[in-house]
Amino acid sequence: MQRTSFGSMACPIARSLERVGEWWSMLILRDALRGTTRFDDFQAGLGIAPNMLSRRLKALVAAGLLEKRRYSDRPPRYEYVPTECGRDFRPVLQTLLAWGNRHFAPDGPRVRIVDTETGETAEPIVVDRRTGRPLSDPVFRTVYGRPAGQPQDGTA
Amino acid sequence: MQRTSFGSMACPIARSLERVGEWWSMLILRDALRGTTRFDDFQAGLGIAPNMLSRRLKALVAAGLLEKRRYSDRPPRYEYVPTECGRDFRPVLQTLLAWGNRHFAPDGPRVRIVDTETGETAEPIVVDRRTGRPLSDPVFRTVYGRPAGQPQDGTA
DNA sequence: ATCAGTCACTTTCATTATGCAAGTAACTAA
DNA sequence: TTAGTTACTTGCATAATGAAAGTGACTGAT
Repeated sequence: MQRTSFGSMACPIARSLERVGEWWSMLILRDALRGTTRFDDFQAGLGIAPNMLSRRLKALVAAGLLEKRRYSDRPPRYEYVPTECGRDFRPVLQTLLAWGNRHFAPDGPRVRIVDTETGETAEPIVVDRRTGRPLSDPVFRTVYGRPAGQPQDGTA
Repeated sequence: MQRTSFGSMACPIARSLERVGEWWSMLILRDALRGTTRFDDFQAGLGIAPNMLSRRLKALVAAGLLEKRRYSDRPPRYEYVPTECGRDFRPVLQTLLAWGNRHFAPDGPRVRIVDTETGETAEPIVVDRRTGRPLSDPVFRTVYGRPAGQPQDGTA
């Protein structure tokens, strides 16, 4: 009666959720990517109980999203900084933010992504990097299995 | 000792997670957006216990992401189809898929988003719709508070 | 008419996870 | 000496998750 693990599923979405799918994890990551590094700052910013924060930070460190660094020896003090993997998570939070603003902010968004040069509010959409084509286009489909005739490793 | 609710937080990410942040919810949504509509098909595809599926479907319907429709009167049979809000969730799953492929698919991706016209594998990135600029650019920042001069409910 | 089969669930109950309150440890500064 | 800061851990109650089994409303074949 353990919680079902998504880690062994072939789907990359399931594997992602194995790392960040627990209650609080994404919000901790959100703050970490905003610049929060200290235990007490996470705690104050999130209103999370210290035991929960401790557990989640451990899990995020174990999953390779955060790195625990000692920034003081006497007294021993630690900080949590996003790894490259953790920083790569930003797009997920950006689309989640856009979705929340569109559907769950009846009085208009209270949080926005802004171009600090022009002051304009950005509207995040997902496109294909090469072609620039929006992935909302129905020509884009999710397919299962590797590209035919291409042995796994050195391939695209 | 209830689970902390994110629904009353101002952050749109938190509000989003209130709806889809539970174990299984996003995977159910993933299948629903792939075309799965029937209870037993969700169950078989996910390997989820029927009681959990029942709870999650109820929650997703209550959150406005799925619509429960009777497709047969005798016997009474139901199907679950994504609402507009549910369909708008696709970009989140696309970025989550891309992140999973980048970091948790050591032998290369087993699931890809493909342009069915060219057969090319898409590489999802998030850009600003108007300017086309990648939101990974550091000029984009998350800011709190509404745009100046637009009072909606008195809060600044 | 009986029986197997399908579909969409619900009920029961054990195991996990979550969360509040409180406590601990190692310091620094007054 | 006392208070304050930082970074946690422990204890324990409540809530969520999950496997197994059961229910209800049918259809279709013998």
